[in-house]
Amino acid sequence: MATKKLSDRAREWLTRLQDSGYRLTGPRRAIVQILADSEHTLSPTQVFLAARNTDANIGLVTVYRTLDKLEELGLIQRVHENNGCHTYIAAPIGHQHLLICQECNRAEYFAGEDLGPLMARLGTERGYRINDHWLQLFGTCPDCQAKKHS
Amino acid sequence: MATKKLSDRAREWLTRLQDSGYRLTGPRRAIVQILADSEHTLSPTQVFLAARNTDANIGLVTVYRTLDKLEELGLIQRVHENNGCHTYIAAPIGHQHLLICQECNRAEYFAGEDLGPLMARLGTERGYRINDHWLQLFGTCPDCQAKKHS
DNA sequence: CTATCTGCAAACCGTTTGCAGCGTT
DNA sequence: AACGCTGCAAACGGTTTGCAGATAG
Repeated sequence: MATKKLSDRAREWLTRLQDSGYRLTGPRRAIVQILADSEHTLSPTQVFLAARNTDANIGLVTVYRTLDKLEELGLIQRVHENNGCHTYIAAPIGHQHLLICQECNRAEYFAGEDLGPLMARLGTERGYRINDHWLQLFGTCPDCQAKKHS
Repeated sequence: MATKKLSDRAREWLTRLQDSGYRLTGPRRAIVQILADSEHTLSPTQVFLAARNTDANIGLVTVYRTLDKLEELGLIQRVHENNGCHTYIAAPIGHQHLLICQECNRAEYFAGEDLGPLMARLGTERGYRINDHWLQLFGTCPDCQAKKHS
């Protein structure tokens, strides 16, 4: 197994896993490293394929199980794609929204507009108690715009 | 087959189907009526079960194929659920956002806050060209709040 | 040493496709 | 009468579960 230097975020996630009573294993290290350092949203299969580069006989099932744990600990976040499938990306610090490139799936967080007033208004107007909201912007990132003009 | 009075919206959808070169059949009438008159988001299976009440031997496959056509014509809209599945609801007039009850799946549209300034700001700050956005609010509708106190 | 974790295989569930017969136009 | 539509059955792809062996703690 290739021993590669871990990023700070990856190390932090591993600590969190361990502190939560989970064991640190080769496959988990590989999966954590991939997701902690990715700027792109990744599907379970993409994580699996990337992990195979580190650990040639990792199983897809292990990827699913590890994703569940990381999501449960709030370290990664599910991203919903237009086609109904979903992918994952490192969770933001605090409440932020996603800006996603439709060409390459690069994803960045941005500090949300304050949706408080909107939620308060709707709450009173329609009598809803609002628990959560979900804002995603879709576009083309600078790199992919450049690529299109080549 | 139970002959039931069609709502205005259902009738309009059927006309749109016919004008687009599709045939009007029993199963399609049933499916259109269910979706056109529903205040809740419905999964393909829910539509299927509801349609069976009208037409005892409708097939799930027909539901999928009809949903595709209605979506293609812009009459219904896909709604993404937290668990990765998706449901459908009548499409809004113009651009609006969804307010969804997490208890009963009732869904209402509301006129969106103007997200133009936010999109413009992000476009310049990060160099993205923004094509689309997606805002959904989740909460508890008045009826379900009342039910919880019983 | 023990309980957790792993990978494989098989089950599972929502969705799609192939096909022969039916029904709208 | 012709072609689109239907329902069935079977294929399909992503995800989950059962299990025996491997391994972290």
